[in-house]
Amino acid sequence: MDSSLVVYNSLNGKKETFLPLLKNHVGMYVCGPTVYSNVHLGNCRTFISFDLIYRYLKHLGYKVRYVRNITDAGHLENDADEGEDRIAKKARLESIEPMEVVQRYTVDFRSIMAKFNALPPSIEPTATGHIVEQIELIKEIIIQGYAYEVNGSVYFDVIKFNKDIPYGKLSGRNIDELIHNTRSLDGQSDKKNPQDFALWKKAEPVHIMRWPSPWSDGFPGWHLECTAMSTKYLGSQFDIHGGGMDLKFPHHECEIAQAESITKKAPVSYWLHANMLTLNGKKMAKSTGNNILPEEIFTGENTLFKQSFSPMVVRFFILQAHYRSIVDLSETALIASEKGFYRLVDGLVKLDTLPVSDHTTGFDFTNWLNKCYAAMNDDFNSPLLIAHLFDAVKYINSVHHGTLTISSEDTQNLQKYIHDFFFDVLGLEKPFKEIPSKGNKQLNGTLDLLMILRNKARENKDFGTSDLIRDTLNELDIQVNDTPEGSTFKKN
RNA sequence: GGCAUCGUGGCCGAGUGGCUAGGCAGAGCUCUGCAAAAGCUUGUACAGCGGUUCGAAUCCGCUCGAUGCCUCCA
Repeated sequence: MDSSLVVYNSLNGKKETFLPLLKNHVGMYVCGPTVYSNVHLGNCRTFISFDLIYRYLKHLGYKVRYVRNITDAGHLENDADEGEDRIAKKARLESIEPMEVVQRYTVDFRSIMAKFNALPPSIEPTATGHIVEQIELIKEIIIQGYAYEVNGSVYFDVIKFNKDIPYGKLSGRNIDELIHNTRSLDGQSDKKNPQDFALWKKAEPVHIMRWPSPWSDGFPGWHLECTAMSTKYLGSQFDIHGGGMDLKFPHHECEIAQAESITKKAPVSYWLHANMLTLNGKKMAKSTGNNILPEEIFTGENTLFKQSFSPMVVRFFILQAHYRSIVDLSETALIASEKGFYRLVDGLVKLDTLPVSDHTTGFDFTNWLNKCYAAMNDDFNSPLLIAHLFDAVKYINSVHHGTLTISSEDTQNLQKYIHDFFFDVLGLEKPFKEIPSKGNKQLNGTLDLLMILRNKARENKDFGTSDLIRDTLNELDIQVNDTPEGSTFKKN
């Protein structure tokens, strides 16, 4: 199965058969978050997309080393405080130690990703933990002749690099266009050309985060950290590099230039980019108020939506769109996903209690399974896989309803693969704990008693009482359903 | 202005030359004390204009629109 996996490579805009450099092993690097504030929801979309990819590669049997960095050295901020590090700025505003900011938001990030049931990467390196590696890389690039020092800062010479190796392969830009179209907000720069980018920046006296280097006390350039950490843990050439679409240029373009300036070889086989997430049809931005934090969606404490949505519903919603499509978050879309998600989960639960027959009617398991794998093998088409899961749920419901039948063998097949796809590949979890649960004897007993009393009332045609019990439980998010076999309840 | 990714029904969202996407919402029926859930049936579509083709939602061109990047925000 695995040899038929096809991925869309941003490098050439084509779908290519996935062939890892080393058989059965995959090296994957994804640009992680900058931990200077709460994790951005769009960021979560990217990481959920690559969590899906990570999970599916593992499901296919690959041994995957998944590296996702934590950017804790901050980026230069292009506002009034030219040249100042984002994290240093935030720290000064709040009068605390920079690494305290880093710690707070790293914990926040990990906690949110855990709620989304994203698997932790194999290695989660920090930029500040790899200053030495970054300095060594700069030395190499200088030796190769593609970087120059000015006043304690070191810049990558894009024009010179482009004469030897084409620059702009990934983003489809060429240097001449860049030169003509770069907006001029210079004046303060030491750069030879506006296209050049910093490998090392000398720190101003007010700058808190600083490290010694051969050129000055300063801090590394943003693009360099990813090259340093991907090279260290995955080698100078590896299989997959991922990130958000917005990082294509300049960040990933610069990573390619840095690596190629040293090795003269393409560092990455497959560049994968997740598309943006919009909110109510517009870009998410704090300045316009069109912004929401993941936690605010989970708790319902926000002004945009009337109700709260669980992390699993949001994850499911995101996976219902292809990772390369723009996905638009809205209340109506989330409500639709929530209902669909519960339908899927109910089907999963029903699958364990289906009546078994001699033969299967109305369902071709092998055909269904092939379609599921075909969907995922076609550039991780999770929305199509989910559509196939809904087909299976429809079939399960028909068996439950008695219009179709399932054999014992197909019951086991379906149980295995639906579980594999739902839990392992899509990384979903059941949104509620079934009652009765072991730990709550009093609640179990009480609910059982209520069911007995309600059934008695119904037998006596005392529907006032039975409806009172049902309505009251419904208000407590305990749903009561009457079936031919008796009443059942579940907690949402 | 340049580069990139897109534009599918009431909403979300797959599909890339001929063959049902799927979910949510809507309509009718069955089941039900009534609901809920489920089953059966069912309508609405490919931004616009032109071209290629026996045939275009799908390929090509133009127009309009959206989103991202071009300024170290995933």
